[in-house]
Amino acid sequence: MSTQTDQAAPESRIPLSRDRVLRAGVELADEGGLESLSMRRLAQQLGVEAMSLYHHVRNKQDLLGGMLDFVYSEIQAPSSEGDWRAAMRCTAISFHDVLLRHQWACSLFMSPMGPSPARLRYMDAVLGRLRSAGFSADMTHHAYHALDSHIVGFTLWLLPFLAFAKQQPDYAERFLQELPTDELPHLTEHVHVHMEPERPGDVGEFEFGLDLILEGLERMRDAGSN
Amino acid sequence: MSTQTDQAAPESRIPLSRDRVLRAGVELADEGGLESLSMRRLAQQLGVEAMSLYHHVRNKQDLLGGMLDFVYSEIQAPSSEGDWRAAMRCTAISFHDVLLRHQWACSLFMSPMGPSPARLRYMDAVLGRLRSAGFSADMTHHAYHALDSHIVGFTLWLLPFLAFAKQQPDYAERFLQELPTDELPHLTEHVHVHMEPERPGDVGEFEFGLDLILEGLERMRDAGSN
DNA sequence: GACCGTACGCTTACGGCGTAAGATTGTCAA
DNA sequence: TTGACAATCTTACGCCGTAAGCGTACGGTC
Repeated sequence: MSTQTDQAAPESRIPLSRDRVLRAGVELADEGGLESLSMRRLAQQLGVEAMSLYHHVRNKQDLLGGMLDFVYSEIQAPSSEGDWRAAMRCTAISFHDVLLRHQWACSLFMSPMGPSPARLRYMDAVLGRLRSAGFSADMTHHAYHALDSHIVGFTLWLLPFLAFAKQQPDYAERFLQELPTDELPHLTEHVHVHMEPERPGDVGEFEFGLDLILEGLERMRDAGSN
Repeated sequence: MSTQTDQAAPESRIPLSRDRVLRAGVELADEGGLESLSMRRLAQQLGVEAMSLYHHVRNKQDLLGGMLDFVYSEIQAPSSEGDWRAAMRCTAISFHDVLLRHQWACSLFMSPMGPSPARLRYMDAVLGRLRSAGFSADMTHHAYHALDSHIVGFTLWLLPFLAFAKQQPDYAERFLQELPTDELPHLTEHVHVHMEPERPGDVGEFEFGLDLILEGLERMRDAGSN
């Protein structure tokens, strides 16, 4: 009869699923940041009402946890062959890139959440690669924390400036003009260094600290203190 | 007459002020975290209605910015005398301690805010100390980022675990029991290392990475590459 | 075909949030 | 006493997360 048997809203035929909800959440947060991710808006994105999401996600915390897991799963695991430093460097840069792609993820690190499978897998892979490179259990433990701290810390530092620069390209110049140059001479110099055009072959700031740590670790390993 | 000239609600005689608002905000966030800091609750704490706060604070973002500035002002500036590594070590540890005292501050690093005077002063002091230790402008710039990344990154990593451990002391044991040991052997080992009692003379995880960076920097400076 | 449990989506409602707009009050100079 | 002005309070709006309960469509059993 007039009841639609076939043609009623064909796109809404795709049933909701946890995976679809998480993906839509990631997409929404990528575009507008975490503050634009509300249950209502996410539901709207999916052509659904807010409360329907709760059939696939325990609550908002669970949603965010799932999204963070998704992010971790995008990190490239360290290659088990070749130079350990090259492998770790690659993974660290991949992690950094992932965080730049999903900037909201950084603010989720702080809130305690249930264990995320992808995160545990990432950790085990990194720890394993360090062990196979000849580090003791103790040194591996320290090395892991040093590396992860740098990745997360550096990215966290970078993000606000990216946000500023995005909405106002001459942000640095403006900042310099307002800066009391005589009171804060070294900061003034620092900003100038930041404004220099990239020199060819210059490793970025991120890689600098990364290599510093990697070299230090290798030296400690070779010194054999253990 | 019967109107109270002197004795009416003596504690509410203290007028509100930006400083009092910020301090109360810090106190509230220290106790209950950022999520317990609402304008209404903060006002209640001060014996006042929410909207009154807006005479001393532009909006909530401004309040948080002021609180963060307060936090930065607690960091011990590097001593300009003696070994530069000792000075920077001291400042880094002080920064770390401050962040442990005001754990909510870490989640504010991400959101772009107007420049905070105390933060600029902190940066200038650190940069100046590095310059006076003989680093070039370029190296100083890199050194600063390496150090700050470690401080912030490491603390950010630590905080969720402190939160877990606080509300459940045997958290690590429980976690180990649920861990699929055969699938994640290195992570299992890692957790075991974490559970070892502190050995005497063992520098903590934070200091390990810190010293790694400081030594690496000194070596680069002495190599004179520049 | 009749029946029914289950899964999924919808509706309504509650208390809390940040804050815009305007009314009220306390303080002090003239 | 009066008037100004700033500090505070009141009210209201549109968001938020989510508890509770309702309607419906489907898959398996007789």
